[in-house]
Amino acid sequence: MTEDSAKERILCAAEALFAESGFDATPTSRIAEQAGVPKGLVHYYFRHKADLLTALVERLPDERIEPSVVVVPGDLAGSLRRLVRELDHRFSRSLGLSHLLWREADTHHVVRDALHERFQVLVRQVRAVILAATGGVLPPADVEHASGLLARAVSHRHATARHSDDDLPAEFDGELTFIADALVSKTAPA
Amino acid sequence: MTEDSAKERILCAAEALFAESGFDATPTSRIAEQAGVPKGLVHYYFRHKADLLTALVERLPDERIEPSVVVVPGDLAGSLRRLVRELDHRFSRSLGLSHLLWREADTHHVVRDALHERFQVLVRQVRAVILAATGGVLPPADVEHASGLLARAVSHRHATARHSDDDLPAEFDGELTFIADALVSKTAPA
Amino acid sequence: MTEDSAKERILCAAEALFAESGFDATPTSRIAEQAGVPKGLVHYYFRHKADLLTALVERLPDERIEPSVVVVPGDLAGSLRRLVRELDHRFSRSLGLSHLLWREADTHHVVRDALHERFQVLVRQVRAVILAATGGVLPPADVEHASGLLARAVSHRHATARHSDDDLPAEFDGELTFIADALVSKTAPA
Amino acid sequence: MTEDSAKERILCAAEALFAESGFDATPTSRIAEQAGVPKGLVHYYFRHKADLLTALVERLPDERIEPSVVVVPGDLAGSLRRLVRELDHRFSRSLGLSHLLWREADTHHVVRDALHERFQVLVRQVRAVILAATGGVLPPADVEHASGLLARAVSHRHATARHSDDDLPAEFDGELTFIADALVSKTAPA
DNA sequence: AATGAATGAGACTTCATTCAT
DNA sequence: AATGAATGAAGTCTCATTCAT
Repeated sequence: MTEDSAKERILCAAEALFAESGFDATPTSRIAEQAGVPKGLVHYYFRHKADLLTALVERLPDERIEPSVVVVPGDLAGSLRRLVRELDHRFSRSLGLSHLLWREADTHHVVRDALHERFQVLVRQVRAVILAATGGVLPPADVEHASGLLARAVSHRHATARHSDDDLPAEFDGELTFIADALVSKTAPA
Repeated sequence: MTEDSAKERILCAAEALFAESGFDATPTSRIAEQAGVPKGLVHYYFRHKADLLTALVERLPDERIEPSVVVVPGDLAGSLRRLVRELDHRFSRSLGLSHLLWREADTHHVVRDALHERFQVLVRQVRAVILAATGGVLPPADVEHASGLLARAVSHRHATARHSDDDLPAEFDGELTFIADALVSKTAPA
Repeated sequence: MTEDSAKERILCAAEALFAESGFDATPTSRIAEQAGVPKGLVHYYFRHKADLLTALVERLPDERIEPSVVVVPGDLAGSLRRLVRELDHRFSRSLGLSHLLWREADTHHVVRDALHERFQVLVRQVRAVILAATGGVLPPADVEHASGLLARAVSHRHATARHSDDDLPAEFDGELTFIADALVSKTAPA
Repeated sequence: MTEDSAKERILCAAEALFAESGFDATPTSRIAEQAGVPKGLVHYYFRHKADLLTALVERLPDERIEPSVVVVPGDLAGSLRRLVRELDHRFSRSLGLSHLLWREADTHHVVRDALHERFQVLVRQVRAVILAATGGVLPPADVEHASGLLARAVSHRHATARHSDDDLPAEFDGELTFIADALVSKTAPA
């Protein structure tokens, strides 16, 4: 990890600093300093400062999670809980970047697009887990709404919280269970 | 609106520009220009640029809504829908400010605090409406979770969307209904 | 002393602040604040900031000391010592102003002139004391040189030291005695 | 002098302008202008304006003079006269700086310290010359006092006068001789 | 006579970017 | 390929001074 290429180190430094102080408030010189590279090198690799942002966004880690990893058929709440935990885990590795997405979405359309797409991926992921955990017995509209709700909740949490790797807060876990129960109750009445 | 005091015009200009380009990317000179006042006046009223942010936050409109205005006892989904619509309405008047809150929360603790408090108010408001619409027959924990979920969803929507005053998008309306139904189903089984 | 006129309070504040931070580094607004008067009043009495300096210089306390007050005929060293002590005493009441003179002499000719005249007064005073203490028996040239030397020493001390009212430092007292002795030895040989 | 490095030219310009108008009253822009460099370069080399002062102080020429250069054993007055002349000579090359020291000593402790140390060096130098010119036959206390007096006189003169390289003014020469004579008379009586 | 809101020039400083090497 | 000196535009903020009241 210490032997990363200079370019890689620059990107890491940029990610950390942008997340900490924001894009505008971070001088390229400080990026160079933190990356341990000469100042000129930053602009050698990324002529314009905004190019750093673009590169960072393109480097976004894939947050796609194979449903089978977290799903236990018949246990919807548990499956969703494991999904969220896994997402949290991946997320925590790029916590900085996520903050960044929220901050700069308004002014850099590259970022805006990435943020939007990320949310879509999140929704699809939740849906996939719901389907895999419940079979196909639920009304599609309900699956849709539940997915949207949970995705929003997760996204909101990530945007707000600076939570580290600690476990799910009870409050959030309750909300998650609420959704799972609601869905399950739709299938039971029969 | 043209006859506002200079100070007021400065705040409005700041709000609009901060929302459009972000705090850091907005020079005080552009604020002065847009407000139609000399550059010095901005710093006469707000010595530091950050004081503009503070003033803006303190000026945040009160988003407290009297439950009785939107509640129809027995119609939970409708009551929540009316609440959200009312919130959207008030929100749209300070849409710029809301974007601002999300953007600058990481770096300005005044903003961070305001954002957090705002969310708490939102949760309480949703809860109050749920209680008023359903009587006291629901399990408190479920009320709590439902309130949290809906508040998150609303907040997320406001943070993300640049929605104008148009009606609730079907998707969101579906999520809202999903929550209402889930709650109501908890009361029925008895 | 609390019931001074506003104009007087402004001058006192200016003197203190100029001495502490220098002329350029002292905003007129801080002078007003320290004087407890509205900002406009400072410029009402002194249209230009430099006018404060002029007024301050014109207000310089008279440092002329009646020789008879300190002289004991036949005791030159003692007479000079008492003179210096008296000068120190008066000086300490306007310590700020004196610093000011040294600082701003280069750029404000009013100040330069005042400083120069002050030194001349000092020389004459020392000479008067020497003459009164020794009768007229000393060679005029020696009186001249001794006066010049002691005046320089006193002036240098005032310019350098932030001494409060404490007694003469031994070092300086030695120098003073050295001069007195030297003079007296010129008279004795006869 | 035209081929000096940019950094050197900046320092020279700063020295000249600070001496002429004072530190506070000299804009960095004027320094750049006089040095013939772009405004940015001044802050490239000296991030803060005060750093110029520090650099200037550190660049102070060494004023230590080898006693043997000016001393003629047995000729105290002549030796001192040559010492002062030599000091004047070295001084005139940094006359501006000396003014500066006096002016800014109150507000910049770097300067204050430099000024103080300079005076100590001066005292030691005078003492060394006295000792070398008279052998060791004088009472140490008298040597001390004479050194202090002459150092003060020299220092005062440098602080006050804008003298160029012209010869010692008669007045000052008289004072110097007065001291020398006084000292010598202490050795003779035996 | 007195006030304090208002002004605008200009100070210091930062920084993305260029360029010669 | 890599560097870091150099640039100048632009930003924030201060302040003496004016002026209407």
